[in-house]
Amino acid sequence: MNTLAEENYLKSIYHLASNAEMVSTNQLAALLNTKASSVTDMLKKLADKELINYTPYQGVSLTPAGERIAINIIRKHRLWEFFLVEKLNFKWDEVHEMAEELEHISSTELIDRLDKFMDYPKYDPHGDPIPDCNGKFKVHDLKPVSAAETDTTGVICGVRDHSTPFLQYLEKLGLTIGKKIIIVDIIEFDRSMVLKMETQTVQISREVANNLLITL
Amino acid sequence: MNTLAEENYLKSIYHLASNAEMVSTNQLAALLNTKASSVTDMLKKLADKELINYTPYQGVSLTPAGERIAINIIRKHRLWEFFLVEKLNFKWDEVHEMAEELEHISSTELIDRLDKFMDYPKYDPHGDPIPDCNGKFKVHDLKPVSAAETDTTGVICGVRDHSTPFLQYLEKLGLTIGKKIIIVDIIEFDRSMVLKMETQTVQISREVANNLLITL
DNA sequence: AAAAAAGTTTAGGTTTGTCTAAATTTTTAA
DNA sequence: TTAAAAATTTAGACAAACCTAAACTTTTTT
Repeated sequence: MNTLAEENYLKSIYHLASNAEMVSTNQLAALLNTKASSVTDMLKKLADKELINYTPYQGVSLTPAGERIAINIIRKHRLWEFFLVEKLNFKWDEVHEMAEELEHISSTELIDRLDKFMDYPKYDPHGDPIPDCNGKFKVHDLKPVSAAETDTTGVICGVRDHSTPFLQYLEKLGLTIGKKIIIVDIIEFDRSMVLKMETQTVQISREVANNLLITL
Repeated sequence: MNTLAEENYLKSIYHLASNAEMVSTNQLAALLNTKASSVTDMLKKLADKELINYTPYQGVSLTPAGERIAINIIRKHRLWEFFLVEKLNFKWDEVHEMAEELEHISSTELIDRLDKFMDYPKYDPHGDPIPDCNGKFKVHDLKPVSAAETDTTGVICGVRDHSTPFLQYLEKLGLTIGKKIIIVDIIEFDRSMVLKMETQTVQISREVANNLLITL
């Protein structure tokens, strides 16, 4: 088995790799709230275990074995988040910290039964896909609201920013997962956007529109 | 907050203290699968934090602060065990290891909501009492089957041995929590006991009778 | 009440994961 | 294309939690 620290590194590498192919030492240090030198130490250890491909000064990527572990941790994280929201009635902005701990509970049997208990959910409370017990999942084709034109209709299916303040703000506006919106206006001046929903109309900044994801 | 190791020491001291007032270094070393010298190190640390009363060579006891922490860990352990059995359909002999990990999840809010979700259970799957959110619980007055006389009627309410083989054996005999039994015979020769249940009659050794707890 | 045995602590090390400071490599810019 | 800046690695330390071996207390036995 792997240590808690190792699991967190693998998970972080996986997340960072979704943007750029290669992940740098400093990126990891920033995400993990640690120093570059500590990251280097751990990268050597993970490379020894053949969980990452590491060339000094050139960055890292996950090996298939490393990716399997990373996806499994993400599966656990998202299933626990789903549990916390759907069964224990937490709000979507309250669950991240708890899931960061719960994702390291080791039993595979436990997580598979939890999955079944909740009837195999496909997406977590933030719209992120939940890998199945074989690590398979499909990312649905999302784009930021900011990329849509006037009169476009879409359904909110995810967020780019997972921070508590952002999630609370969206909650307050009623912009939650599954809501249908129509872009009724884009303000030239600051490119803020006016969205029409079932029962109300709200205006959001470019910044918010960039971090709110919809399917068309 | 306390480390995982500290929590496990406090929990172990609590459990051992239920038999003898004072807990010895060697008892702890045995229960925690570690060496006496390691125990001594940790005892100094816990004494510094004022979680235990420690006099070198004389053993330890918990301070009120230490007991509070220990009871909270036990509360979490037993609530998670209840969850695993009642919601995820694990058997009573399968849940200990998982609960050993889950008991260290830190959120109080999480455990209180889990408690509510399960409707505030009073006893875990092995019949042990679950402390409430204030750390209060009542031990019901149990005695081993071996202490009962012929023709006594009782209800199985707990076990003294929590090991997997013992629990599996009881399960196989149908001797599970809540079952009503009548002691119909005690064999002179080896003091084994014949128990009559709803639909069957079983015979158990003195050893088993010693570890099976009933209320009268 | 000594001597032996059992239990406990101290001294000195190890591993994991972190750190700071210095050295090295790569990238950027003049 | 070389000098400066940025990124990364190495060297040497540290805290937590464990270890072995040796020393010290307490208890038991004779």
